[in-house]
Amino acid sequence: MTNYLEELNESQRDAVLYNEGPSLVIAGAGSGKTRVLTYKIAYLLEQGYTPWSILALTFTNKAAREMKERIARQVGDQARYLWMGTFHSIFSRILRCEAQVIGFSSNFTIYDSSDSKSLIKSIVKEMQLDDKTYKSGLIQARISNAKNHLVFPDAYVSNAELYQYDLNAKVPATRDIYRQYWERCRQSDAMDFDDLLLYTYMLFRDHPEICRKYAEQFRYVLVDEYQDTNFAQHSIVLQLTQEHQRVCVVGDDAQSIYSFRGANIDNILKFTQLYKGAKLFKLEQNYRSTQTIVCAANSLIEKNSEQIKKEVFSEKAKGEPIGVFNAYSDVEEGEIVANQIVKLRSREHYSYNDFAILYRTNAQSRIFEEALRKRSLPYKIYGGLSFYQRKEIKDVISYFRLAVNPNDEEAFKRVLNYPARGIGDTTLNKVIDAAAQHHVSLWMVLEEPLAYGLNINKGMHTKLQGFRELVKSFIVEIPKKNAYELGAMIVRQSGIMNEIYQSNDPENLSRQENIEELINGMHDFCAIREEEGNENILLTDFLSEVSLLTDQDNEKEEDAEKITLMTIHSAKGLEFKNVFVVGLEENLFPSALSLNSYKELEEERRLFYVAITRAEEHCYLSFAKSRFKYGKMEFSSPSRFLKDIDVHFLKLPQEEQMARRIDERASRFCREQNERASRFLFDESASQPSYGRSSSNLSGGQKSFFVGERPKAEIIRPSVPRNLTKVGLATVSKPSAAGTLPVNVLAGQVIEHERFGIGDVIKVEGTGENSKATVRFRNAGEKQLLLKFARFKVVE
DNA sequence: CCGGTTCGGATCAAC
DNA sequence: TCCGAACCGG
Repeated sequence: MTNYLEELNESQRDAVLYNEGPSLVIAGAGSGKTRVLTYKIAYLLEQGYTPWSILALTFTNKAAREMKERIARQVGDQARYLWMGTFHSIFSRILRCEAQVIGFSSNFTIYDSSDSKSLIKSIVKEMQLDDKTYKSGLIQARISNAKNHLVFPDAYVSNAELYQYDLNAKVPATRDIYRQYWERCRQSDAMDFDDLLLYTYMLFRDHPEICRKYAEQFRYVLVDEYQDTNFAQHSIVLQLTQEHQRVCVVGDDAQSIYSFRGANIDNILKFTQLYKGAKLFKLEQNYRSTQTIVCAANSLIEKNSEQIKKEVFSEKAKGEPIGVFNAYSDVEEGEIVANQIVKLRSREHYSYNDFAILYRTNAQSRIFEEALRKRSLPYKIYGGLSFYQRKEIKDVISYFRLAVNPNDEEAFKRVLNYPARGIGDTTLNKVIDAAAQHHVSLWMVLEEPLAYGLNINKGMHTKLQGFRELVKSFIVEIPKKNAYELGAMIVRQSGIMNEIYQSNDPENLSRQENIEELINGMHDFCAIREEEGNENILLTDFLSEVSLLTDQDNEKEEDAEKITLMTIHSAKGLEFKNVFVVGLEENLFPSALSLNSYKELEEERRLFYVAITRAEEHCYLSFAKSRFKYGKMEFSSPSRFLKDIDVHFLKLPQEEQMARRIDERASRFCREQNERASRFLFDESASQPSYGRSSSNLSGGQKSFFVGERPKAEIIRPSVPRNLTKVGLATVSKPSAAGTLPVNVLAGQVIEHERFGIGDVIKVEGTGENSKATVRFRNAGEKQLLLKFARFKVVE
């Protein structure tokens, strides 16, 4: 074991070295949680664990990727073989292997939430229910919540309590919709996000031999952000580890901010009861923030009732108090923040990268954009409409999906008449009816319209046949072409390319760019994998990867300095020297929707805690007295959370300060009264059915706030793995390493790789076509490169 | 069946 | 402000 243990403090070291049984690491904000996890994995590898016997689960792809890179720096290329990824991606991998056992094919589609929403919508329509009462978002939330609690359709139907709840909510048919939705997904060979968990659980539950197989393979299981696991995730971890008990979970109950998608804080609170003899480690030293920031955050989170006791402290400088800005309007709030950035930057020579503006909702970003643009300050926005949610991308991907799995109902509906080929709603509805009647997929009806009694005329038959042949012509190419080649072919032959390249109005232009970016991304996707020695990267492989990517997953390294704008949720796990938390107003933060239960309000407070603890040196809070909402000016009052922070750590505006001092005692009294009252009124969110923590995701699907043209600003979006080389749609050639001749490279040389950067060549094996180099990259760890594909140049 | 326009409704975070 | 469902004329 090496020197890196010396880089850890005592409690971190204890947590890394203890591997004899289950352990829970409570890691305060900025306390080196990732460091502990990476070192622990490195340590396990040194102790003789093989990489594929270690399972590490995270919440974002980004977290997994970063951790993998850090581990690779410690232990080299073997990091590549770790089972490290999000719950969803790891489980989808397992499910694709074992799909047959549970009645799916290994090419099953993953429905994103807009797919599920749309399916629910059509089911509601088919059942002739009123879609004003049965709102798709609401039903989706109910179903999702059930799945997160491992409630299968049968159990839902027979659960009196759930039925009563739905009855009270005037949606008694929810259980029928759930059942129907379940069947339709199966018919379509599709799983939604929640299914990836639910079916994994079911697989392990119903097939103990399979469960045992994985439990034995994963000799050690680690879970990051354990406070954000839901019951399903928690149960699967238990399935895998209850035999051998080699499990380590890491988290911070104070940073649990995802109960709206089923996260259950009890999982972490009760861990030590569930795993008898589990060791508890607490990481309490914050290495990120000034003492003032840490103390302010502590004083805030103290106001929450449920938490594991811990004392986070910092030994860094005391730092400046947290600045509070009081603006008259949302526009002025933007001005103030922008001015403060300019001021700070000139005073202390920060880079633009050192600034982040964090808000509760994406919609708030606009005002700040304008203020920053006015001063020519560079910025980047995370979030908004993700790349894969864009219409043109969803269209193209739907064709991909249909080729890989023609039973995919949502993909089918989406492209049956896009580009327009004269098959309208009337016909589609006939197909849907026939399919429902015979319990088959839409595609099966399309294959044998007569057998399923499809009542359409001759002309329509021909049109349907045309579509059928089109899709089939893609299907036959799947094994013959790689993902990139087939992707480019589909874009052209489906007619999408014609449609979009017809005119060059700005809207089409951006669509063209997006589609080209997708295709370029596919090119790189293939190239990278081929470089690493894999052959035949099929469309299937591409699809299974991209369906789980999100806005957070951009691989692109920023070269230019930019101010970061993002929601607090996306900021989790990040840190910045200077943080502005904006929009601290009642009904915005805390959100109006969180005010009906005590638990939700506490979650909002934890969210605020997360926001503040992102800051290393300076933290500012701001609010506006008026703000445009839905096109109307609305007045707002300062957030109650401002009063939760001990006034000693704040620098209030002058007049506020006076007022605050005077009535501090009075307000504390009021606050206590209010809290007592709200605890009483909303205790335990009594209206929820037994399994239900308040999930209240009434909206469900993603809404875009950023549609249309955005001036200049760079929107960070999920990478279709970024383009290294521009490959136009017109030039479809085999990416055989862009035709470069095998480069002669020798051990000891230094190379510069397009993606991995500078690295030392350690050894070269094989000859000609198959020669392979092992390279230790300075930033990307050790990699094996197949020279016939690798793109790099020799530096010295 | 198609494409354009109008109207009304939602209104949060995201794997 | 935004988006999508509903409506209507070709």
